[in-house]
Amino acid sequence: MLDRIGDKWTTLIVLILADGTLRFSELRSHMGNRIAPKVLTQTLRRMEIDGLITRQVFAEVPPRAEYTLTDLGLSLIEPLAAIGDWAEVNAAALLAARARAGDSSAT
Amino acid sequence: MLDRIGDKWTTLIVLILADGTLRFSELRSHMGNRIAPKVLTQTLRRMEIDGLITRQVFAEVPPRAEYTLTDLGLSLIEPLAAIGDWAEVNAAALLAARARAGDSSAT
DNA sequence: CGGAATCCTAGAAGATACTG
DNA sequence: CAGTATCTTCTAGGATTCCG
Repeated sequence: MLDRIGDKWTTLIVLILADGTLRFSELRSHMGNRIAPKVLTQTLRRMEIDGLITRQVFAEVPPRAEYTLTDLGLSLIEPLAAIGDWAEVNAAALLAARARAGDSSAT
Repeated sequence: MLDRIGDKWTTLIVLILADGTLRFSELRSHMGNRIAPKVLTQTLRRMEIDGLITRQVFAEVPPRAEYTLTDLGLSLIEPLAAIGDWAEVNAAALLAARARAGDSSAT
């Protein structure tokens, strides 16, 4: 299952939806539109299958689709946020480590 | 950085090394030998570059190499374990969700 | 023992264009 | 608006073999 969490976007989507239900394009803009619609759809489908989110489609014009975290999805917020915090706190350390690794000329 | 955590083995390795320094083959057997040596090496190298582990090689015969978590690596244990727990606790729910998704014939 | 070298596959991710 | 379709690229991961 960790592989699911590990894919590039799932974690981000969970954290974004943590603030509440969003529609497809809202979700996408919250991600800076850096994700291709196909990839977003794909990711959302996987998350739906895994029971992390629910997808509610409205038969309207213009069409509307809303994505909401399930209880299972909600329960993921905490541990995921913990890692997010870790990454944030240690961002500098990581960059330093990588720089060091690429720089063998230690004086 | 989350992508690094997301790869298939890094999380597992951190949690295994949490119990203490291990050598290449020990590490591998702790993973049930389910990982190809190439992949293990590759993963360990990435982790080294990211400053999560240190690699100490002994110029002996037979050769020995020991892997130890750095402070940075140690700091990852908690949040990673949190996700591990989550996955364990919700394993059943996940399977159920997937089964449901593949089975539209709800009676 | 601890890797490195080689070859291969699956699938995630991205760009672009199109449709109900 | 919310996708789908198609094509392409990239690389993690895997199996096997060989070497110091």
